[in-house]
Amino acid sequence: MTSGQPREPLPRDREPTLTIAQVAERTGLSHDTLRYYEKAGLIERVGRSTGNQRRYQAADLAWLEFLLRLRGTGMSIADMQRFAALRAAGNVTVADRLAMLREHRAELAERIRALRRNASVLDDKIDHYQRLLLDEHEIEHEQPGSDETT
Amino acid sequence: MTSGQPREPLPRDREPTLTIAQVAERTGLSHDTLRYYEKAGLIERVGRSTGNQRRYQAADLAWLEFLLRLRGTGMSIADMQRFAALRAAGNVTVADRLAMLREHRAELAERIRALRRNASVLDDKIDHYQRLLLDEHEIEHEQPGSDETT
DNA sequence: GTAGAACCTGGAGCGCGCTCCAGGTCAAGC
DNA sequence: GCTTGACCTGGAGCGCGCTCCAGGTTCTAC
Repeated sequence: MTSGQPREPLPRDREPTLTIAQVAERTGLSHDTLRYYEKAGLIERVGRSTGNQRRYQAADLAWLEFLLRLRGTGMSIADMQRFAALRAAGNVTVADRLAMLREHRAELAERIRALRRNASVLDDKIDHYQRLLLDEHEIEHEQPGSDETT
Repeated sequence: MTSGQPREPLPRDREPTLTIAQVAERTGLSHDTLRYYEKAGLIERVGRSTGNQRRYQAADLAWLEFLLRLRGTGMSIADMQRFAALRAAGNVTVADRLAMLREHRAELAERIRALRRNASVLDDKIDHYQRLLLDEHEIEHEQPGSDETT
């Protein structure tokens, strides 16, 4: 124990593990969120130390990171639960998982399109305000106020 | 009153108005949400009939539709409140409003970029599952199960 | 052995953006 | 006058995704 990193006894056939604090730091999730995700079934029950403290393995971290990608595409907890349950059920659910991801991907594409449409309205409004400001400066306050609609 | 549309007496210098039901239908918002937006100050107090019922004008509808664009870009109610308050304060706030929209636009661009990054991880996973399924079919069930990581 | 930090559990609480409800008013048709 | 339905108000409630809390255990350093 010379480095600052607390480690398990490491019985040599077991890979090194991470504490909840380390996983929190690596993923950006809070301790509470990590425990919540486990309770919610998003991640399978994580291994424990002899004293019942969580010890995450590399696979747990990888899965968490994928969950974060799903969350980052706007997938709901409920859908992630469904996906996690399929995953836990083994390889026979690969087709189902593929279908879920494809559907989600399509929705995401649509959401991105909608965002871009709305963004362009935003751009128009920005242009409009810019022109208003320019005109205001050109005319150098003649008639302050009272032409408000936008 | 020959058509099914209930109208105000229409004193001729007043434009035609819309009931809350008509606005709900046009905007896709519920009656409750319309009232909530008004209570929250997102829209200024809408005109009323003699019987205290809301009568929306074209300008109200236009503003609502712009709000919906803002909402559609992920702007929070709190920010929309700020924006609406600036608007209500008149033309002197145009520069502030421009600044708000620009900042929001920048955040939106970043959010869209993040979505696309996450989407590409999703695409990779989809490819991965597709390949898994293909291999499975090629090999025609030899060793069902037990190579699960993804 | 002991202090203090890190961790555990179950459950309550919160901020957001609505949504619903109770109890009432108003307008139109019969 | 009566019924029906659209509308009104204030306020409670809800689903989501966490976040916080109390009370207890465990781990690490000294």
